[in-house]
Amino acid sequence: MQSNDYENCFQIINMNNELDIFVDYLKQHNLRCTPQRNLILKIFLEMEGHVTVEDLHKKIRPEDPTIGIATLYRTMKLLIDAGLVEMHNFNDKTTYERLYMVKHHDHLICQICNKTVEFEHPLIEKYQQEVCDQHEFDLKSHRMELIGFCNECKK
Amino acid sequence: MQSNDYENCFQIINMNNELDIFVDYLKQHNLRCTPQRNLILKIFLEMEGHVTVEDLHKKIRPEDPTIGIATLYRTMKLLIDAGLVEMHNFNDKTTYERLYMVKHHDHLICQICNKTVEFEHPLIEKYQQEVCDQHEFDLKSHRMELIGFCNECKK
DNA sequence: CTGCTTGCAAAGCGTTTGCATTGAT
DNA sequence: ATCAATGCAAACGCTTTGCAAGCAG
Repeated sequence: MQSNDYENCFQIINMNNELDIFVDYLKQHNLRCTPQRNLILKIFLEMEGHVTVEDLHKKIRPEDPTIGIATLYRTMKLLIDAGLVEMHNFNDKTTYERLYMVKHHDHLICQICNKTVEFEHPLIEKYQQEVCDQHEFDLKSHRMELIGFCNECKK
Repeated sequence: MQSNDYENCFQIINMNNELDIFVDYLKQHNLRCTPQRNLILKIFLEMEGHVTVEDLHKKIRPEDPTIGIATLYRTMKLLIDAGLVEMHNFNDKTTYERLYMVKHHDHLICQICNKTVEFEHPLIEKYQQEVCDQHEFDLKSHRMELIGFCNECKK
């Protein structure tokens, strides 16, 4: 089965989790594996949904109060480059979202309370590809946000 | 015919173009119709696609060098509230796009040259509505961006 | 050792705000 | 004569950068 081959491949080169991928990415680019970088990834993975640098900073402070904001920004950029994290600009603040081994999804966003619901719809994806083909675009990723009032706020 | 009624309605209350709508919006909200506001709208309508405040400022300077950035931001906000303009946050800079009497569309964005192509796909819109119904969301608007390499850059 | 990484502080940047003045109604 | 709107400059908040000191390899 194809999915088995895929899993085996990951096991052989020991790339079956985010930390391994990150360490590998760092090696490939002659970057250093530091305790700060590892801690940031560890804490980030413990958080869910859309994480701001501020959130991350608060959550990391107890474990290492010396980590500076700049390091957070720099490390999040590395995680994006490593393909592990996706950046969003829904509102004023940038948020980061876990990407690896997580199904791709889109977002429903409530205009009033900012609640976000994640969803996916295979047919929408199919038509997206169709549009790209028409325009000779190589589709790399997409972002879809449906904006409105959630069932609480529309009352 | 319904579309005729619609057009007549616009003609009667003199709301058949953006300036009329803006003037009306201002009146309804006890705001003042100033030469700056009119000029900003006029220049904005002469521009195409996604306009930044910086673009607007450059284009306006020859006609009125005294207009300040703050007034541009303040006026663009009014135009959004009046339903004439839509704001985007694709990249770092905010862009503004004409909304009124323009068909809704989504965007193909080239990751390399930042070129954007506009498109629309009725079936995608249909499935969006379906997703919202499932989640009991009142859909007000949406934003879809397909990100990849355009036919030039993928070479 | 080498030179990447860090934390700090300062700078950068787009955007917003306070305020005295101007101007539309 | 009002009171909103303007232009300016300063403030703002998030993000980036320069730098000397610190560390991974």
